[in-house]
Amino acid sequence: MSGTILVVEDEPAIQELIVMTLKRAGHETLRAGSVEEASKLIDHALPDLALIDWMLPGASGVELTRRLRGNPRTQSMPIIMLTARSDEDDKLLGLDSGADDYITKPFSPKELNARIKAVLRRRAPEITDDIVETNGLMVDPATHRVTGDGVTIEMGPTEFRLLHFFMTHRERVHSRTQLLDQVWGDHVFVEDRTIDVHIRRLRQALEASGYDAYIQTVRGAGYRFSKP
Amino acid sequence: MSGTILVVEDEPAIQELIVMTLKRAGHETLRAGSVEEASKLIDHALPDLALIDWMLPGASGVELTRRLRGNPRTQSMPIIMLTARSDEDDKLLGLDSGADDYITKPFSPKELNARIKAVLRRRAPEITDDIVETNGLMVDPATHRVTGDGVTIEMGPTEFRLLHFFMTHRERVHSRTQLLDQVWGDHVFVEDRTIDVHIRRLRQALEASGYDAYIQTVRGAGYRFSKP
DNA sequence: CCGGCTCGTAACAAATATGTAACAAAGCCG
DNA sequence: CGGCTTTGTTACATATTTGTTACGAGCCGG
Repeated sequence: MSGTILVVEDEPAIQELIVMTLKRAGHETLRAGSVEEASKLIDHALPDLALIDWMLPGASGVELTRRLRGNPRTQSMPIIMLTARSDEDDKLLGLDSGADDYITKPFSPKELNARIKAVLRRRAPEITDDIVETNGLMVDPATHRVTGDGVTIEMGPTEFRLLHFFMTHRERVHSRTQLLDQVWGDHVFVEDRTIDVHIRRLRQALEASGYDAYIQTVRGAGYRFSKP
Repeated sequence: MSGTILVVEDEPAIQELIVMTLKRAGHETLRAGSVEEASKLIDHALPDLALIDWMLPGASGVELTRRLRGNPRTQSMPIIMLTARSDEDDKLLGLDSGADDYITKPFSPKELNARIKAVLRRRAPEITDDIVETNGLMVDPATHRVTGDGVTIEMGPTEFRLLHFFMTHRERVHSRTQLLDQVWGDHVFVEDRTIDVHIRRLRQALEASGYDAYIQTVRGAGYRFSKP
């Protein structure tokens, strides 16, 4: 669970502290010390979330929030407001201005991370978890279960994802590279041959129920899921 | 307000439209193009509601409805009938066959959602929560008491809430993060691993009555409550 | 029939995830 | 104010998964 986070904070010490906290939690960071700087950064990169200090030199954080909300490109970017004041009015103003959440300084790294996690989670795209079925072979993402003619089939997480992908993309041949992108993720670096091993493990798991022949090798091209 | 809805519709375009509408409303879906397919799906999963087209290849929708009503497992499942005909006779027949409601095509997504909501709401009381029971394991929110085959089981408040959540959301896998949100609350900041400890404590409490195996670990995904 | 590839498999070591126990802080109650 | 329970955290033990590699079998064009 990582993402790029824009930190808009004019106080260097606090900015540093925040950035450190975020990095430790596995996030990438973009720093800005003012509204202008932030705007410029956003022209070239689109963060997954913005952490904006309430008090900023020049235009205030509220102003920046309004701007972000006004721009179609950044309209739906989650925003968390940082405020030193704790009176209710400010909080409400921050929320009204379009922020998704606010944190009152001083705050602990733990709290910061939790809020970020919560906000990102709220925006997380709904994963489709419809049950997929083919000839008695059933994959249910909601219960994380695979059954062959009603009998539970055990397999590791990777094999599960692999099978799910195959079953939602049947008949087509998928190259090893494609499978890596789709099942492992764009960013991960693993050998192509690793796929073969997982294919083997998946086949082995399906073997007991007799569904192993559904995963076919297409020499020189990749693998395909389809009725034998 | 979510639930799994079985869509039985042979016309692909209409099926797709319906599924889209349902998804947008936050429901999970199961698709079937015929009575046979629907029957097979129901053998392995129990939807919260069924949307059945009147005209289907092979056995008709009315026939499917009768079957569902005849099976104890699906006896009380709400059913909404989709019909292209608008004459009164058909409507009455549909209702007589055991459907809870009927919708005449063409229908708007809004209407579909409204009807579904209405039907589900009618059934809601049983979900809302009074005493929850599974195979002799009983959780009573009113008295805050858990019994296994009649014998009281002692546990801490957190374990109680955890168990209650599990029992009202069986079968599904819940990630540690989801559990934190649902059982602890959005705003609480605790480590993910804390869940494991409470799971352990809950299992330990249930152990004496032999219900500990109901809480299953799904490696890489989270925990699930279901019959062993 | 001979290389040259591609794929299937098994074995292995490292990385991860989960189970458990112990501990200290925070609550709770009489 | 003590005792007692509940909680969250951590460290360590186990268990499982994952990625790599090495080797051999099968396929194919020449």
